[in-house]
Amino acid sequence: MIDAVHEQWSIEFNSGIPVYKQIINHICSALASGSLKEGDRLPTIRQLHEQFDVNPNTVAKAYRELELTGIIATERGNGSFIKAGAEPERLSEVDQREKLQSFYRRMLTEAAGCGLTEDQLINHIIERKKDEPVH
Amino acid sequence: MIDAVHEQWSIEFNSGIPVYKQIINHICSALASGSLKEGDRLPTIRQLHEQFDVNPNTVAKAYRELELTGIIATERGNGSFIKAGAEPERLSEVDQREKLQSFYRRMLTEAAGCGLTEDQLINHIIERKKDEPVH
Amino acid sequence: MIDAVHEQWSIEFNSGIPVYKQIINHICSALASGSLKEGDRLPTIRQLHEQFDVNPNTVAKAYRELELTGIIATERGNGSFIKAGAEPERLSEVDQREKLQSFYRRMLTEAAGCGLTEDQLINHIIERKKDEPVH
Amino acid sequence: MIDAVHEQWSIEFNSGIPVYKQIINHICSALASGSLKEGDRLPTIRQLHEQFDVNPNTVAKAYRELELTGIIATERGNGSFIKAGAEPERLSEVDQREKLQSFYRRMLTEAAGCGLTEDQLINHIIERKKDEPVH
DNA sequence: GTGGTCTAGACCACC
DNA sequence: GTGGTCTAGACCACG
Repeated sequence: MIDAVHEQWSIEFNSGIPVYKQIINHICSALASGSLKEGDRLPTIRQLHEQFDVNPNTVAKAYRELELTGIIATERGNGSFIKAGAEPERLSEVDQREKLQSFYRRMLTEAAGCGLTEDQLINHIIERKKDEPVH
Repeated sequence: MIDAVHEQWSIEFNSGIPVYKQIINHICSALASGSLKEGDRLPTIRQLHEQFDVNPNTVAKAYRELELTGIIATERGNGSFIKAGAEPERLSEVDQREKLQSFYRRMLTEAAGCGLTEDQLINHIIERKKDEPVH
Repeated sequence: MIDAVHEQWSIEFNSGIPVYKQIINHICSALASGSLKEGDRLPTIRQLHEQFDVNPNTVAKAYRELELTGIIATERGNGSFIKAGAEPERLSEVDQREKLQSFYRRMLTEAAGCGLTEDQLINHIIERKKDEPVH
Repeated sequence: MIDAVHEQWSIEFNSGIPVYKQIINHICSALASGSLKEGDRLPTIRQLHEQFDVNPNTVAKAYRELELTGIIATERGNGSFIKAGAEPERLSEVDQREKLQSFYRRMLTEAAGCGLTEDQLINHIIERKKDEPVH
């Protein structure tokens, strides 16, 4: 069953990252990793609403943006699908580094606010990697 | 010079984390790391305003929250100070793991939204660590 | 109609007591008197803004402080509610006496500044009490 | 010793009433009650500063305003004195009622914020009156 | 110089 | 519609 792709997604309210953007991220991520491909059917708004307790309007907003950027196509009364030729965003090497930098720095700042050090962060990441080498 | 503690702080606009919360994080972090101690004077609202080009009200909001939560004490017309007995938030092992999980997951999701993989993230973090082994 | 609780509140500008603190006082008072209970919805920021001609930001500041002190909980896009377990501040006998002393002394001093005597104050209070024996 | 008039004054920081206005109030009050009369010498700025831990500038501001309104006269290097013909502010009956109303309402609101009722306030005032019938 | 309060108005996320 | 964040700018009290 194709809809299973979203079963390990997580939505964090109060994370600062808009919920609708988290949904977009998850879909783009699935696209990049290959778990979603051209023509695949996305979970319906109702499904996401029920699974993550996200307001349907918020899901709709995510899908609307994805449609505007040409990633998905919505067929009325039939659901939404990954568009033919949809490509996950490609960043230049430089932009990638910058993004990574930015993400990491943010994580550090937030962690620091809770009294967590960079070493603790790194240890956690490494251990996590060891625990789930497959997946 | 005591005021120097904030000279390496950084504020990221558009990071999703409210600016005022970033300021709070920086202060809590400094408290946890020991670079700020009981009785130390914080940078004035206007200093932070000028240094980071943040609106004074935004800084004031951060300081107000810190005061309400018992971390700092404000003396009218005289500045703000780390309160006697102010304790950096102490998390249990479990809560720490949870926080770390949450931060990391968030970073992953966002990175994925840009087409960046977990491996890229980890590589970036490791390299960064190698580049600045000290400090 | 639940929202009616705030219909007899009054805000005095130029009283020396910050407007946002007056709002907090009114809510704490309603909590203590029982006219607001766990789970009750507070008037929205915009309602108070319109009713008292107070800037929405000022109302928001009051609500924010109430949230930080654990009295109310705010649901984004949905309003603010009295938190489960919210307790009106309980003062010891001694502290009560002290507070009452302090309030009264303050009133006396101010009255005196206008040439009003303690007797005039007391008479006024007693007459007021006689006029509105109920409610 | 004339300077004794201010020995029972009290200054409340954080009461919302500006400190300099509290000083003014005390002096006007003393004038109304007769404990200060034409030609009497006021406590020096330094005295008030030391006794109440009020910044000298703040005392100076109070005296400056009193001078502007014609209540006191300052002789350089010699101190400040109640001016000949100085009269405590006289309010019309109506204004008096209004002031009293306003003071009382404020006291009620503040007390309510601490969970204190009007009855408690009234009882406190009555008891206080009984305890110190003289003075 | 310090912080505190308030206003006005903008934009955003969420219901 | 709800609250959240931020800016800009004013005025005040206090040191």
